[in-house]
Amino acid sequence: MAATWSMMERQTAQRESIRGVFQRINRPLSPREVLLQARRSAPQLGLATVYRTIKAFQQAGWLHAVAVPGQPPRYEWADATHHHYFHCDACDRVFKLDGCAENLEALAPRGYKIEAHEIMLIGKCPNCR
Amino acid sequence: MAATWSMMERQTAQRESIRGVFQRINRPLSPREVLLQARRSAPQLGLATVYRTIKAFQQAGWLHAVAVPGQPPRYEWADATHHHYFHCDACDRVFKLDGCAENLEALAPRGYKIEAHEIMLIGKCPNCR
DNA sequence: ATCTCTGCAAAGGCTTTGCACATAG
DNA sequence: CTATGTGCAAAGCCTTTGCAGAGAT
Repeated sequence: MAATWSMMERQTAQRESIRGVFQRINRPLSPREVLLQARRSAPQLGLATVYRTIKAFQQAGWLHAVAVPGQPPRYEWADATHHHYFHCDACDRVFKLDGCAENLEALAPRGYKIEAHEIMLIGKCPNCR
Repeated sequence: MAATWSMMERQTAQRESIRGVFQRINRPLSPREVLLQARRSAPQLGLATVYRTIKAFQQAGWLHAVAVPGQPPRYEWADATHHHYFHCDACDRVFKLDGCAENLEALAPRGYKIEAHEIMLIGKCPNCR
């Protein structure tokens, strides 16, 4: 009963490998990062398959897209908990944060119907500060 | 003494036109939207010039990039006030919001140095709800 | 055996860049 | 007059798609 399950009828080594990468590395990844990591267990994996698999996982509700201004989107495994992100402007990595800000509804004027929200903090991560 | 003023030594009709579009239409615009609007006062304006001008304005600190997941970035004139955005998932437009959430520092664990933050609300705008 | 999935390569969008001409200063 | 800015077209990413062969069931 997940969203659009239609395009995921078979279990393959490539999909397992890609799923494993997302579950092992717990932060938003670019398609290229996914390819490099997943090739360690599926050496001749192609980039097109990574894109197709990301899209399928996304439509199944298993992956979540994270936008970074001026860059291709990253994707992360959609666990149950709601959270936000930190973008390090030095090393360019995106980290997942715990917790969620409150009172965001107050930001929208009357007439706007809020269905979701995203927060991105920007700065220096512990490695780069 | 603005940021990288280096690439903006001359005033031209194209730049004036592009600047006018951003200042007149007070929400984040895609390069294509900018081209279409700016051509009303600079008819044979080219897309490459729009991109070059956006980049130059951005480096001068006059434009701010707004990311939308899975889409090319939009740009808006950077006025003095800090604010956030609302993305209508029906008509796909991005609107500027007034006000700013508090307590966002609490989201980042120790060790992360926060320099800025962005908030995007998602839902239906008054026209689409 | 069948129908989905994959890899490769070609095609598509968006953005950048090279170059000769236009033009602000 | 000179160096910057512009338009056009070509080139560069990133992403998607067509197709024939591989592989799951």
